Amino acid sequence: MTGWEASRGWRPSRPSATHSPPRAGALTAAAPAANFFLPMLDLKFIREHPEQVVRALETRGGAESVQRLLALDADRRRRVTAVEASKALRNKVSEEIAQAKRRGEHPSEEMARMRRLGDEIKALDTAIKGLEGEVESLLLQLPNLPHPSVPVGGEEANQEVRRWGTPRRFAFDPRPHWEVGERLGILDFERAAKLAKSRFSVLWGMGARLERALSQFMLDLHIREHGYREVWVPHLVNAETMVGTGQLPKFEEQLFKTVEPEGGRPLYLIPTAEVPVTCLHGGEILNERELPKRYVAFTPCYRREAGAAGQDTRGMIRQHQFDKVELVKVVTPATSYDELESMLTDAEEVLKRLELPYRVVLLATGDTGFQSAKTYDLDVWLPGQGKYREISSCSNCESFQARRAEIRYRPAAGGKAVFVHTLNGSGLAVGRTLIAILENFQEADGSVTIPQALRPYLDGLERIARAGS
RNA sequence: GGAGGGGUGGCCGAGCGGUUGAAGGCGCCGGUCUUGAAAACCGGAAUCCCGCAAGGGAUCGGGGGUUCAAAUCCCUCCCCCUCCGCCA
Repeated sequence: MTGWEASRGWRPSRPSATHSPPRAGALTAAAPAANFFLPMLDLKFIREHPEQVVRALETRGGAESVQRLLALDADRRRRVTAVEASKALRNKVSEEIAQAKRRGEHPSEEMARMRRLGDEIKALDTAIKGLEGEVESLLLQLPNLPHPSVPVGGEEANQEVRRWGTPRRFAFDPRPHWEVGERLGILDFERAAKLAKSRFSVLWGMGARLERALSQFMLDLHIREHGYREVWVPHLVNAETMVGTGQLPKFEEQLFKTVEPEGGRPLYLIPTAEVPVTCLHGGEILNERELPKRYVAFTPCYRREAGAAGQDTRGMIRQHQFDKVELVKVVTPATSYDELESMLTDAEEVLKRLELPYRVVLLATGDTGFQSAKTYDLDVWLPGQGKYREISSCSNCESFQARRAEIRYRPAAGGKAVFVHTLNGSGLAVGRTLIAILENFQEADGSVTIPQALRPYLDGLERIARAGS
């Protein structure tokens, strides 16, 4: 119990639910959801197809807890049946007592019996509540089930989908971005470490302007040409919000957390705008006519990078703080995979306009993030490193986050509310885009050419050179 | 920080401790009327859990308590709002 289950704010007290319609041959069946608590996978589905779930989770982790989950659930249901029989009796007798009293009688024997029964009920309810808590916490730790089109296996099973652009041929040895940036006087890691610690950076002059120009360029592209609506959101959010998108309870060690005096509820710095933007509609029932919703948000992202010690220690690749333009979609289940493809295209367009070579990779089950059913990574070419590096990740989370955050819609035809599907993708990570520009557009003299598409955002400037930057 | 007010169904909003799962309005779905639509009128619909089913249970911000019985009484926590003070 970490405290986030104490109060569920915007969440209905007893989350209701319906599930997403079945997708052909997929793992999510058309069974009604069994979520008397926050679900992530549909408990009823797990109960009815345990072997299928175990198989699906084998390369994703969590398969081991399925049996324990089912045992707890069976126990829970046994006790619920028992306690409900007692409650039915109590309700019946209470009604009889009420009638007797109206007749002027005082059925003290029944009243005493019901008092004893009430104690038994209380004990059983307590036990049930304990079991529910255990089931819930196990359920919250299970990752999403992969989509059937996702290759099974670890990182080595990832599939390259396509490449765009040809890595430039250099007449000299291309330098890594930290050298390019430091020589230009626009990147400063030493001072960042002085101010904070390692894995932070300071951008001077044209570096800072480039970061801002890139952000603006990306936002404008998505707003003006791709139909996204811009949102500005809190960078500190409460625990419920983090649970909603799946960061909590499992990945708390990756988050920066505030300490509030006198047991106040802590807030968490967002690791991505996906968190607040997706949860914008937490606890709401949307109208199908409002869907799909397409949002774009620019925010800084804060990550502890626990467990990444020694990786990418130089440069700006892996930072505790970085800017990102994030795309989020809230859609109906029927359209979510089409929306994933178009989101990917929207992200790719940023790289194309910036003339940065990249490849698209479909992640295998073991490499796909916790919340996601299917993820494409966009890897940009970094000549300074001689390899492709992740610059965007586009995921369809299906109903995983919708269940946790209680985001549903009412079908246009009327009827029960149904969980939406949520998607998110970087469009793009701004810091890494800046890196890519420094490395791909560096010249022999140490200057950096500015891609055409960006020049309008930099007063038409064509290159960044050392002087006075 | 000080002082008050409030959290009820998709939304707004009523609700003497027992026949209230919850009035009324809006919105929604179906129908009548209409060339069509609107208006008007009629009708329908909360959610989750257990159960093969019949049926039963639970839910009025969260948790606890009083009671034979709680949306209604008590305690506690969370959140929102208003006024004053401070302030980017």
